[in-house]
Amino acid sequence: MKQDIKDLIRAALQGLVNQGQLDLIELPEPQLERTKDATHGDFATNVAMVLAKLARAKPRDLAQQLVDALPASPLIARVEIAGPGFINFFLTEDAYREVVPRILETGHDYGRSRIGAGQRVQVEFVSANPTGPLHVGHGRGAAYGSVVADLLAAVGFDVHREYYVNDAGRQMDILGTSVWLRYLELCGETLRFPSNGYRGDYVWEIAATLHREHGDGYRVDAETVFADLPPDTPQQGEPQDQPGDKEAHIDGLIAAAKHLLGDNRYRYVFELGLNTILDDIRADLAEFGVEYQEWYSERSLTESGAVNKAIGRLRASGHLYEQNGALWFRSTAFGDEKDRVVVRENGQSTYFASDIAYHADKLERGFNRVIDIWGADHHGYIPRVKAALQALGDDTERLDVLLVQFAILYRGGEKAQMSTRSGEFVTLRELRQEVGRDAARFFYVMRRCEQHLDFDLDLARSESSDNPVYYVQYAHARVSSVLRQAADKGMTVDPSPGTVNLERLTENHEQILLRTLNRYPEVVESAALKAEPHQITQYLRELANDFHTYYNAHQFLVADAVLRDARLKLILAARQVLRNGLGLLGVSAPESM
RNA sequence: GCGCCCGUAGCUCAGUUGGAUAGAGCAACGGCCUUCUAAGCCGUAGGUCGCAGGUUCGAGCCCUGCCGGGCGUGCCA
Repeated sequence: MKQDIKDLIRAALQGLVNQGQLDLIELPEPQLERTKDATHGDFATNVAMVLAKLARAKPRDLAQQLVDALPASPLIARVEIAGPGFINFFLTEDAYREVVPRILETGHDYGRSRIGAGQRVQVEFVSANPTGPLHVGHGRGAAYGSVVADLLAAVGFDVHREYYVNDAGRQMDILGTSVWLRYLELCGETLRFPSNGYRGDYVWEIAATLHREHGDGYRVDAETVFADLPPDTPQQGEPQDQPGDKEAHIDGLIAAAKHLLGDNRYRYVFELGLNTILDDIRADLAEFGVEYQEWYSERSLTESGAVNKAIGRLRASGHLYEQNGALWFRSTAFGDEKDRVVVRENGQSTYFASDIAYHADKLERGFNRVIDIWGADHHGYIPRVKAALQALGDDTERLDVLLVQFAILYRGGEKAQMSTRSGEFVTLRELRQEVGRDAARFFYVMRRCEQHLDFDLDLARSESSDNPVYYVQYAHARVSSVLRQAADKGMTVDPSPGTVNLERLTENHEQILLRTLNRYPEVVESAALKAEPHQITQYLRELANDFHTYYNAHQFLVADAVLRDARLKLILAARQVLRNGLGLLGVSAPESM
């Protein structure tokens, strides 16, 4: 509908150009917006004001010329010039009523479009290190990322959802070593668990699996393991006066594990930890309604030689240099704050090196657009990744990094804190168990992603209209309930298409509802292109409110069959849009509550 | 210190890329069930858009400088 009116404006502009009253080489895209105030009509454009200077005319005069040049349309009831030169469009009632048969005919597809057709987009999100279960911070990235991906798909993009698995690197070694140490404890060894080790219960569980399946097969004397290690930093309850280095300590433990177990056995423990946790993450996300097309292994980049290849390309183009035994990328040449190491003094390539190779690979795969969704704490990382891509001669315009701020949980007005290392954190799974998948998803995407999210657990769990999820779902269930009542009374809905009977929808509440239903495709498009799922939640609350208000003001199952049919068609359309919108969010639309 | 993000009603947040008189939801106060689900609806009250300049027909939105909060500033990932 919005597009139809834009076309009319374009035609009017073209008319003025043809008459020589306007000198334009190419027509501008007219800005058309929904009015905030009904006295300003339904849509308003400011083209006359924008073009006034160029046309050397007063805005209002130009507006009048445009209005005169406007082709006739059944959509438009009348047009007014207002204020400094706005052109206000008042739509006919038919224009609004027409949406009902359109919704009923297109059903699930109402709101979907093809504006992204032919374009491939990759969305990478969550990508949490498989060193422990997902926590509630990852949950927001999961909800946000999956909804953005689904929105893009809804407007026609070919979407590729991807999880980057950090299955290499030091953090994973720390996990493997943590598992092994817990296993040694289960074998009866007494040892001092390192400050930097992973302490969660899940580590014990993985260790127990190892112990159950292999008995003492991986056992080594604790004294041997801890012999000649650099001292750890003191932990609670230990004398604080002896300084230590927890990083050197854990690195020593990793080296000891590798040496004492040998390659094969070390690898086995490492893989057991990785796979157990990755399986858990996969299951967790699947239960949360998040599916991926691909789980991309970081290790595969090293094994395929992609990392070395990327480093080679950077070296060949003169962007690398050696210093202090390490290999550095001169990212400052591309606006980064400082240069970055790609190969460490010890010969190991850094996470950053993998990430250069990974992003180069993404662009090579030919996506028109690549979207990374990261936690906000990684924002400092953006300049160096873009710098590397620039250095490789890649088009950084194709890469968008969206940052998701933290979610802070509140329970009973108190903050519920989390920390992966201590093992005291709220997992995504726990959150789902507490508030349910629907509430969790809805709440996660309710706010703009760059806004800190205060997640009120009590509210998310409450079964009242204060809870926006229930409020919207209830509107959906309520329509279904009315239709059940109608069926019980033997009333049917006229299946004929078109706006038959709909001219009976004259009540103010009905006009408002029709207006809101009309707006839905624009909301989906905007939410998708701007990666702003909160526009959908916002819209659904409005639509639900329009419906509830209507429900309270008017009876649907009236004796007048024609009026009744019109009203049932209207609320049927409303239910369809509620269902479509909730579907985009991955939230269920219950038939009864 | 430097970089990025945020600052809008008592609270949580919108604000259609610079448009007309800044909007919701909670909380507060006052109403609405003999009715298709009161898990709902209506009304009242609530604002120096952090502060100060600037850009222009027009600024919550853009620019500059302050103030306040978050995050980052590893040869970790």
